[in-house]
Parts: sequence; C-alpha cells; structure tokens
Amino acid sequence: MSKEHINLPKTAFSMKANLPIKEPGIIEYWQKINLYEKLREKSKGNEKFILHDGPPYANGNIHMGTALNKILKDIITKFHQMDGKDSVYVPGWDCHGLPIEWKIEEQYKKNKKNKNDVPIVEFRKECRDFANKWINVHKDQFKRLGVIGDWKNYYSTMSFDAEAQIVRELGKFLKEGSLYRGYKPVLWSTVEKTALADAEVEYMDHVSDTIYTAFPVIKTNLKEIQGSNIIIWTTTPWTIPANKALAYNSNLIYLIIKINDEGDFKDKKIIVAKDLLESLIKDCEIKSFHIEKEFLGKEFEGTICSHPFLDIGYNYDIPMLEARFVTTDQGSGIVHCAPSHGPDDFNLCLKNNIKALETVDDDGKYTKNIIKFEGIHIFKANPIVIENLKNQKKLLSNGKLTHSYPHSWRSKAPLVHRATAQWFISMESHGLRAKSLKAIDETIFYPSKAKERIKAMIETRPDWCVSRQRVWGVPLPIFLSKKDGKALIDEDVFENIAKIFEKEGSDCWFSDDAQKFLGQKYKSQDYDKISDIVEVWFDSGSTHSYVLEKRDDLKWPASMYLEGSDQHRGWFHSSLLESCGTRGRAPFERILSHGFVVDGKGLKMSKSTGNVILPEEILKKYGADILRIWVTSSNYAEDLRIDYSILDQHAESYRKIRNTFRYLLGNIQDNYIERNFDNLNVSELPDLEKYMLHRVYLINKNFYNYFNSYNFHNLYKDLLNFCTVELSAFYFDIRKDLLYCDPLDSKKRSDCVLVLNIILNCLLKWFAPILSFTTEEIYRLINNEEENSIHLKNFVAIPEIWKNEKIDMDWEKIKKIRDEANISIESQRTDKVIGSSLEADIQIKLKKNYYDIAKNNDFSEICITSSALVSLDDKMEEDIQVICKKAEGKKCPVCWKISKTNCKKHGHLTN
RNA sequence: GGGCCGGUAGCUCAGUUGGUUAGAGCACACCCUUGAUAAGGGUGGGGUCGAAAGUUCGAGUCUUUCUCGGCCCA
Repeated sequence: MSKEHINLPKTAFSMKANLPIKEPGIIEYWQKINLYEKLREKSKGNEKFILHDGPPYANGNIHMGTALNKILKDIITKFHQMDGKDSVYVPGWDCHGLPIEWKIEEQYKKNKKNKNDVPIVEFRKECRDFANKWINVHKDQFKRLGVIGDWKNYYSTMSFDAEAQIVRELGKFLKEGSLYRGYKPVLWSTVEKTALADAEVEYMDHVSDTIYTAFPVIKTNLKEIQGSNIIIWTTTPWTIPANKALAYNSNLIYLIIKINDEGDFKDKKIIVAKDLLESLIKDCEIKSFHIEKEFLGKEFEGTICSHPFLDIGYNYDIPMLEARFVTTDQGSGIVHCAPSHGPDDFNLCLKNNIKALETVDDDGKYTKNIIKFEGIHIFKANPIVIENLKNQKKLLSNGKLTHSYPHSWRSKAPLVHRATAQWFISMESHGLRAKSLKAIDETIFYPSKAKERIKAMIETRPDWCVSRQRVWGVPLPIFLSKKDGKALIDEDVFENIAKIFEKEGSDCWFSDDAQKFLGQKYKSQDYDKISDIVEVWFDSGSTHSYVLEKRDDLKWPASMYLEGSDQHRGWFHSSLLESCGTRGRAPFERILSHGFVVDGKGLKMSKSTGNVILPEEILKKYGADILRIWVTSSNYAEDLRIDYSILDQHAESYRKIRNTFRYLLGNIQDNYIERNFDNLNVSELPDLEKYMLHRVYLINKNFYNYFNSYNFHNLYKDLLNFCTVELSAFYFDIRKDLLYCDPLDSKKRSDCVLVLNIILNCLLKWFAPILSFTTEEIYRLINNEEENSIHLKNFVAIPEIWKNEKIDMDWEKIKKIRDEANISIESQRTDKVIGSSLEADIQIKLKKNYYDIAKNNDFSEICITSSALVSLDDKMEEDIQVICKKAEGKKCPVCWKISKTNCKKHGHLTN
C-alpha cells in the first residue's frame, strides 16, 4: 500500500552466486580485454614486484597442493598490483626428468616397442610433446582458479633458450673449478650396462653368500680391544676388497669375546654387539668362549683397524666411524663400509673425507683400483674373496642367505651398487656453503621459522651431484681429453654449445658430430663427449638466470619465491646454490613457504585412505572464489586442512559477504558514484557516519599491516568481521529506517548513501585479490566503461582525517548501551510481550560517564525501537540499566514505529 | 630410526614479557522479522588449551617425558 513511498533496495546483483556457471564467463572476459597486457601497460614504470613462479612438473592433473600454491601466488601478486606496483607473474613449467621418461617408456611397453631401438632424438621428442601437452592442460586449470599471469609467454625448462643458459651456467662452475668429476654409487645392471632408477627396480628373492669376517684393531683409545678383531657380516663378500671403513653405533653395547675353539680364531678376541652375540655364536658354531668385557659403542671413537687383506697388499687404515644406520637387526652390530658400493657407506665416508673410487667397470669387472683381483667379474668374485679370507685366517664363517634383493625390471638380473663417474659441485672448494649461508641470512622468510630449516640443510649437505645417466634432460656439455681424462675448460666452447642449443635445442648433442660443438680450436678425435644429462634440480635452480635475468619485464633478484615447505630441499635450495655459486647471492629477496594440504582430521591425502579432494570437484560444486577464501582464511604457516564441511563453512561466509555487497548495491540502486575525498567534509556528517568512516580507516590500517606481513588469514577474518559485525548487524540494521523511509533528498539520507558508496568501493578493492571473480562481477555491474576491470584498480587511499579517536571511544560506550538494550528487549521477547524491537519502548538509565555521551543521541534509532528515553541516574550499581516495555499506540505504515501521537516524520500519511 | 614444525570450542583462527572468570567469527539451539527474504536481527549454550610430571605465589604461555599429526632425510 505504502510501498511506493519508501525506497526499497533494488539491484541486479543476484543473491545466488552460481559461481561454477558464472566464473568461466569472467575468465573469458579477462581474456577478451587482454587484462594481463592492460595491467602491464597501466603500471609501466612503477616499482616492480616479481613473484617468480616455481615451475610445477608438467605431468598429470593439478591437485589441491598445486591449487593452493597458485592461488596464494595470485593473491599476493594482485595485492602488490593494487598497492601500486608493477606486479608481474610469469608462470613456468619443469619439463625434463625421469617421470616423463617413464611415461613414454610405459607407452612403449604397451606397444611392445623397445626403447633401445628408438633413436634418442626421437625418444626425446616424444618426451617434449608429452610435457607440452601437460603444460596446456595445466594452463587451463590454473586460469580456472582465477590466476592472472603471462599465459602467452610462459617459461619452461625445456625451451631452447633455457637449455642454452643451463649450459652457460654449468660452464661457470666448470671454469671456476668447483664442478669436479667424482664417483658415487648408483644401482647398476651389469647385464644392460646401465644405471637404474629406484622405480625401475624389482625386488625378488636371491641367494647370497654371507660371511663373518675379521678386521684386526691396530690403534685405539680403549686399551682392552687392542689387538682384537672387529667382526662384520655381509651378504656381498665381493665388496670386501673395496672396504674403506667400519661403522658402529655409539649407543649400542658391545662385547669382547675370547674364543676357545680350535681353528683360525683359537685364543683370539673378537668384538660383537651384545644383542647379536647369540645369533653370531649360532651362525659361526662357536662352542666355547668367554666374555671379557662389555662397553658402550662410543668408546670406539678413534679406533683404526687393518684390512683383512693387509698381507696381500691392502695396507691402508680402516677407521671406525659412528653411524646411526647401524642396528642390531642382523649381523654383528658393526657394518663394513665400501663407499663405492652402497649409499649409506658412501655418505658416511664422504662425511669423513673418504672418497669413493671406480672399483668396478661397466661390465662388472674389478678395475685396477682393486689390487690382486683386477679383471675378475664381481658375480664370480665371492668364492675367490672367501678363499682369500680363509687364507688370511680372517674368515669366521660363511654361508648362504635367501633374501629380497634388487633386480632389473627389464632383464631380471640382480643389480649392484656401483660407484660410477659423476659430476659434483663442491660446497667447499669455492666457498659455496659459506656464500649460501650468508645469503640465507640476508633473506626474509615467511614464516620466519623456515630460515632455520633451510639453514640446517645447507650446513650439513654434501657436494651437489648434478649428473644423471638418463636421456630426457639438458646434456652435460663436457668433453674429456683422451690424453689425460681432464675436462676441457674453454668459455668459447661453452658459448658455442649454448648458441647451438639456443638455435636448435639440445637434441643435436645426441645425434650430431662432436666437432660441431668443439668448434675450430679442438679436434673431436682428441676428446670424449660425455653423454650424461644435468639433474633436473639444476634446470629449475637456474630459472632465475634464463627467466628473471633475461626478460625485460622481470627483475633479478626476484621479490619473492613462494612454494610448499618441501621445497626447502628442492627449488629454494637448488636456486640458492646455483645463484650463490654463479652470482654470489640468492636470486630472491623473500621466501614464503606454505604447509601441506591435509584432510579435515589433519591426515595427509592419499588414494588408499580415500580422503583426496580434487580442485576440480571444488570448482564444480562451489566455484573458485570459495576455494580462494579457503586459501586466504587458512594459516599457511602450518598444514592446511580441507574437507567438505570446512568448505561449506567458507561458502556460508561467502554468502554473508555477497549479501553485504547486495545491500550496498541495492541501497544505491546499482548507481555507484566515485567521490573525491578532498571535497568531503567529514565534520558535517552524522556521528554514526563519522564512526563508520573511522572504522574504514582502522580496517584499512590493519589491512595494510596484515598484507605487508603476508598474514592473510587474519586479514580475511578482519574483513569478514567487518561485514558481519560492523555492517550487517550494526550499521546496515540501524540505517535501514533512514534509507527506506526518508526522502531521497534528505541530507541525512544522502550522507548515508555517500558512506555506502565509500564502503562499497573499499570493500570491492579489499576483496579483489581474494574474491577475484565476485568483485569483478560487481565492478562490471556498477561500471559502464568498456574493457575495464576491478583488477586494473588500486586500493583506496583513505584520508588520515577519517581517523577519529573521540568518536571511537564514544561509540564503544554507545554500543555497550545498545547491547544492554538488546538483552532487555530479548527478555520481553521471550516473555512474548513483544516481537519486533520496534514494538518496544525503552528507558535507558545511565551513570554520568555514559549519560554525557548518550544524551545527544537518538537511541530509538540506534536500538531500532519505537522510542527511547535516556536519563541520568548516578545512584545505580551498574553503569547501564535498560527497561523495556511494549510500545503503545498506532503503527506508522511507513516507518513502522509505534506511537500514541501521529508519527513525527510520516504523520501526514498515517490517516 | 634422525632433524624440523605443529596440536586452544564442531570449524577457521586470536591469545603481548607467565597475571582477573581463555576470546572472535562461523556453525549449533531458541526466539523475532517478513521492507536485504533460498535474506536480515536478537539471545544463548559450548573449552581438563593433545596427555602427564616439573619450575612458580600463579602455566594455554617456561622445562622434561609421552602421544598424535605433517614435511624432509635415512
């Protein structure tokens, strides 16, 4: 009846979001208007913020971790962009490496094709095509999340210029001298004459020769063991000639045993772990013995033994080393270490400055480094080694053992750990460790605890092995002199190779004549071109050199690297080493690391547990903006939990935010007017409006604090609370009466509309980096300009004069009075005296400190009652007392206030 | 097995150098409204701060042990 006299909200902004349907259209719009290019054009010349993308592996669909990572990157990029920077995001992909090789090999297997029959170049082309396919899939999946970046000019580790630059980077290490040739054990098949990766290994039962053998102690700090024999047990007797050390566990208890039995060990003392004594005397059939002493493993420190083959030329020291991997599962409690034949052995020896040697050649025969046995095939060596041990009176016993043992998945032949030539970057020779530690100190970490994590890794890590015996990767651009085996170091050659790779890619390394790469200065017949490839962490660790340095739109070092916390050992780590080695500092100014996505109970997601949630499902059910809320509201410093109940909760919050926008839009009838704050006289506004502007000022201040410390979950919480507590439940509720019932031209109403405009503008900007789709939807509704976007805007500069401490303090008190009034109204409502608060008349009694502030305010407006009487009462115990009574009289059909007299405002309409 | 990190309402998070009765929002319950309406408002319940021991006048906060979980390494 009287609805035509009131101004109800009207907006085209729907309450229902329909994000899964709506979002793809917004992505199309961004593409249509070339948003990325517009962003660059708009911020040309501004200070740059460069979040350098850590390249995901171009293989398989994205999972929640990838989605989290990309959204977080996008949010940060957008924040800085709206803060007035030129915030450039160039996505990249990691393309080389074993997983893709396997995928191609799997396809071969299916088609009964043999990898060895396919030319390397052809195989590599298939790998390249495979990676390209997944880059395109990823690209669409990332765009769907709302990520804005240079999708047209992305980078990849397999692009020709990347491959070329990787060669140049390696050249720097080679020239400096920190890249050296060493030996390291890898799983090796003597049948295929090739190294195998873990995933190419099948475990099958195998019968091994076992031996218990003795290493005489020649020097020790523990007098009682002088001259006794350390007993070790092994299933690979053929590795005894390569032994360089013994390992013990300092926490185990060991025994000195004197053997009484007839034989090689009569009256000799042997040493064995207490827990393994029983199994040892059984295995070795020892009948009579005597325990001489018991001692703790740590007393071994400084002990040196001789090799069992001392008398046939093995006259070098065998030190005893402390190692945690020594257990009492089987054996003797002391482990024989051949650094060339086991990863544990290798690492332990490396730590103690004992290098691995080439002890076995490609065919499986001992090399000249194994004296007396050179040329013998290791698979035929066991009886010979056992025979020699017997001759040297060092064999306590021998036998057979059936156990699970690694075999080649192709030939089914047993594998061995064999030290092969590898290329290492030294941590020490040119101070790489020290440089890296200094660079860590100069980097800001979010969260700060991450600093210690990477520092501890750098402090203890061994030299970096950068070579791999595979085919899908950048060739290690090294020639070895046939004369002296030394690597050819000539910058002209590196540059020549780089130029060739730049032009035609690195495939030609495997197909073309070596002379092409050597150029004029050297003759190919004097050199061996090695066929190793560069390990993929070097590829991605060098992205700063071929992305950040090479592109004009970027800068070196990056403002930020942002990845999951596993990358402390991955990309953060390799990038740090590569850059410190070549440029003496880190390629980043800041590192932000985030935790892992786990399920609602905090358990990791896995197919077998059945708790995996895919981004695709979330996008379909909720939309990207909900996923972006989840990212923003979660604390990335720890693991991030997700399940459908958590997402439901965020979807609920989204609705609240959406309705806040809807109220704002409705009450300005979608007619947004941008105000110049210079012409805004805050002092002329009603107190409530002053207070709201003060709140906006405060929120904005906190917003910047949170954003500058990358504390997004608190930032989001503040914004959400602003929408629910300050706006919806407070300001909007109070101002409904004014907005709906006052004439359009009233000063008070226009002041309120002005503030609504301001709040709408601020909220849109604050939320734009988070709710990238919804804010764009709104922006397009209130903005008629073609080809514009919320993402082309900057944050609102809030004038300092909006700050108003006096108003803030006053309204803290007013809100307290309002709370008391609500409690009083609620009690009447429970008693069924009233329903709506407009059916109430309230009497507010206040002590002086409250009264002085309250007396000039209309509490019927603030508490949304029909009337409110404020009086001073200094005799009360409490500060505030509110009495609520049912209002009597007639209800004004316009403002619904009840009074005995005609409505003061709309009185002419009551009849 | 080792290193690092974490466990505060059903959920997401606050909680200053140890100091009143541990907070917020959401969710939940009940009520109101029907002029933000597949919305909105009000009131309220809900916690052995992972467990135990210790230091202290006093511990969510400090120490130790245990437990559960995560990442990395072996």
